[in-house]
Amino acid sequence: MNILADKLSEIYDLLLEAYGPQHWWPAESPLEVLVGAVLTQNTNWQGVEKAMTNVKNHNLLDPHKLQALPIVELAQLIKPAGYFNLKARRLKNLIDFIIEAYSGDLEAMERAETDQLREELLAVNGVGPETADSILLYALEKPVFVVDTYTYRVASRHGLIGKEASYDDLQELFTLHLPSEVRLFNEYHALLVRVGKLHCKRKPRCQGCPLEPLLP
DNA sequence: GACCAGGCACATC
DNA sequence: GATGTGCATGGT
Repeated sequence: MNILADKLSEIYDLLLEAYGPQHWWPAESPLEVLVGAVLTQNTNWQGVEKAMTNVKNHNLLDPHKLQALPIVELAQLIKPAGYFNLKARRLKNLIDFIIEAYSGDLEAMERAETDQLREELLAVNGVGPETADSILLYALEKPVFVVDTYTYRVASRHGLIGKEASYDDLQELFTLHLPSEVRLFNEYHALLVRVGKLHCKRKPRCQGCPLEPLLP
């Protein structure tokens, strides 16, 4: 038997029962997920949606159109997502990469070997572990567990990891003790974000949390 | 007006 | 290697 596997499974079941399927990622295409993954860095989703709407309304959700667009103009379009100058540059870096390495063909990226692709993504300036893993899981449907601040808070609150745990430590916790299924990883991360937003903040509000019965 | 939000790179010690 | 800081809008 495996204590951690049981615990993770129990957490998942409680969250799914409480909240139901989250239907992530809220996007219509892999490219939209990819763009959204950069836009959502340390930012609430509402701003990302506004920024995304601007990009779509200008009919720019296309790798080659985005690449041709001057960075200052891209920055203006994505303003509602915050850090717009920074994110415009990061988006440009990412778009340049997918065009140079995969001819802007996301289906070609899907066929790439996961570990190598992850390394390539991480080599893009502006793409860190969470952004890379979000792209791999939610855009390209690779079985990669996405870690974020909420994952950290929930896992830490429930004694699954120590305060000093790294991104890789946390990712390993889930990947080693859960079946490697895209569907499961997708839903689990989304549920962790949901419960994190509602309860597991810096000052946790554990009353009424679906995971309250499991608290140490 | 303070605090927060689905990070990341870079400077400095 | 650890720790601190800039990036910025918009909602609560």
